[in-house]
Amino acid sequence: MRALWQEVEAQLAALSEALAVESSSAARLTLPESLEHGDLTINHALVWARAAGESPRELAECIRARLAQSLAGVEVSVAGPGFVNIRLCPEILTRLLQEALRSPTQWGAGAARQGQRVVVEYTQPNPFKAFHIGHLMSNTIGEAVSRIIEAQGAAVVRANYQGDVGPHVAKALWALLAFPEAYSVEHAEDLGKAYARGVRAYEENEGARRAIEAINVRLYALLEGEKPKDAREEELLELYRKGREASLRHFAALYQMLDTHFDVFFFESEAAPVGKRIVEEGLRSGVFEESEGAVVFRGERCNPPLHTRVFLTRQGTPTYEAKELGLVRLKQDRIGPFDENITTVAVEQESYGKLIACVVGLLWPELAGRYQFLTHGLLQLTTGKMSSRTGEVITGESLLSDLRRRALEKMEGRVPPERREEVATAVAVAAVRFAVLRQGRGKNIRFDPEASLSLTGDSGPYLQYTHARLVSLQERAQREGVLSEDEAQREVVLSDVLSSGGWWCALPAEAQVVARLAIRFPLVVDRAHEEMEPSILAQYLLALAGAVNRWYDTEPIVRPRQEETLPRLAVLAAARTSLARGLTLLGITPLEVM
RNA sequence: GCUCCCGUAGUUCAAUGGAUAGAACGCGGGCUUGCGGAGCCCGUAAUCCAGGUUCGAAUCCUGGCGGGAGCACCA
Repeated sequence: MRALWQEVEAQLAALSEALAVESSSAARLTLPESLEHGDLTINHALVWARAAGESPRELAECIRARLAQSLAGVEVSVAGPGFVNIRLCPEILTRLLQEALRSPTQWGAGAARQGQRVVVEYTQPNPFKAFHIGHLMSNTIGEAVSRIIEAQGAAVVRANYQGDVGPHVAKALWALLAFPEAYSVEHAEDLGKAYARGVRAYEENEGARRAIEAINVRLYALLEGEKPKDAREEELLELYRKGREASLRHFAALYQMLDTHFDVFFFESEAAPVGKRIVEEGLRSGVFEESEGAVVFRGERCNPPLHTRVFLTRQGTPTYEAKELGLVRLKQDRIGPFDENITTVAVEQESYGKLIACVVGLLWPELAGRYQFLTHGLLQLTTGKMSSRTGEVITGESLLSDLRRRALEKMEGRVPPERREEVATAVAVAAVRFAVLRQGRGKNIRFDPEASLSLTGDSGPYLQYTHARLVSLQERAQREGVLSEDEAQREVVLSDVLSSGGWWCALPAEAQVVARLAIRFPLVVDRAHEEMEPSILAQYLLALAGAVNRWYDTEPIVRPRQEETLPRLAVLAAARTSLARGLTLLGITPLEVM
């Protein structure tokens, strides 16, 4: 499909030269939403008409004639005000379906990033705070983006950066010290509560505020290797270590559930001293300057101008900004040279990200333009913004366990008992991930806890269910002896059937739609990558699944006669491959039973 | 106050300047001798307002109105 796409583009480029019209980004080769408009569509005649001094229809006819002559296996027609539509003929559809059947694990893989090394940083939960649904969202987007980039041939280094030092930690530690009987430092849940209590005390109580600030400053010093001054400081350090461990254990369990993993972990505690040094050096070289006792970066030096931000506080502690610079160096040291860095952040940190990217470009010219921040929308509850500061959070864990419970209820009698837990987890994760990925990346998500628990409609579980149905059909065909049990042989048989000719016309219209959508997959993968937009893939999968289910409910797919069944199974296998690969790229497990 | 983002069926979301604005949830009606009803079919219902650019605007521009975010020692 990519080859055809490139061929059409080359023809259009040649044509634009022949007609002496400027190439314009408005003139586009696209996948039409409705298959009535063909498999590929071209709007160039409409865009070029004015410059070429011809009517759109005439120009379209000219494009049609050229493409019809140079492309094999397609029908080209002019439609509407001047669109040129390309419709694939059975022989070319056959070839494309065979491609999907022959290398299902490579189906859709591209080469846009061949040989590149890309760092993707995402999730970023903070020890001593809850892993809330915002982290679930970051993980979902980061994991999908990582997989989409990998599918273009890059080696992706997954990075996670966690805030294990700073005022939030001091607040939690203060509460743990002040109310030792109320919280267990071994339990992640208690740590989140201790943090919320510390926040309240910090705001309401002058003494607590000073105590928390003191803890913060001392903790930085202790973590940089200073010896504890007394027994109280030893206790502080001990509590810190235990709490940090407990949080990280808790996060690791969640990652396993989410089918996500990280190649490198970075911590603010290690980035802080490095960042502080970088800022101090930068102060001498004139990148930073002093202002009101703090060390700041003047945002007006960036293009476009940005807000000035503090990098070192009056007390000399590094802010998040300084730590981020330390992180850049740690990445270079530990990961080695990379072609690009993509850090996912919520939109509320967009201007922060721009400032960091600007400073990084000044400090490390070789990274200019290659250290990027990818923003995603904010997760908002119907009642307003969610905040772990006030304790108003839905934790990732509680949401997933609620979803798991619902999934288990629906599985009665279908899934072997020993697989239910595993399947329920995959369904719960799919529900969350798809809810995030189906909409545009930059847009805020209105999170309705009640609705989010639903497993029906345009959802991850719906796609998994569709996939499971297809697998089940294939198994049935095997049980009835229509299809071989052996995977390799199966692929050869199905592929051969397509070569026999005449199979296409015997298919019902519903199956033809499925086939046409299935072979689009590689182009959809490309576009999702170019725009860093997983939702393009998500929307495509919904359309494909809809077509599959419509076919499924229209006529029997597995039939008594082998010569009727095999072509149907070939289309089905291609659809299943597209669905499975697409789900995998989104970080969702394609299930065989559910 | 300044900067940025967003206003599409009752609700949550799609739509690459292009063809009849597409789904899902909800609501109403239907689908048994069929491969998994977490499904399918039919119906219901929308581009915030006013100008402008364009052969063509939900999309671009200007001005309103409404919502959200950011703007110095938090992360």
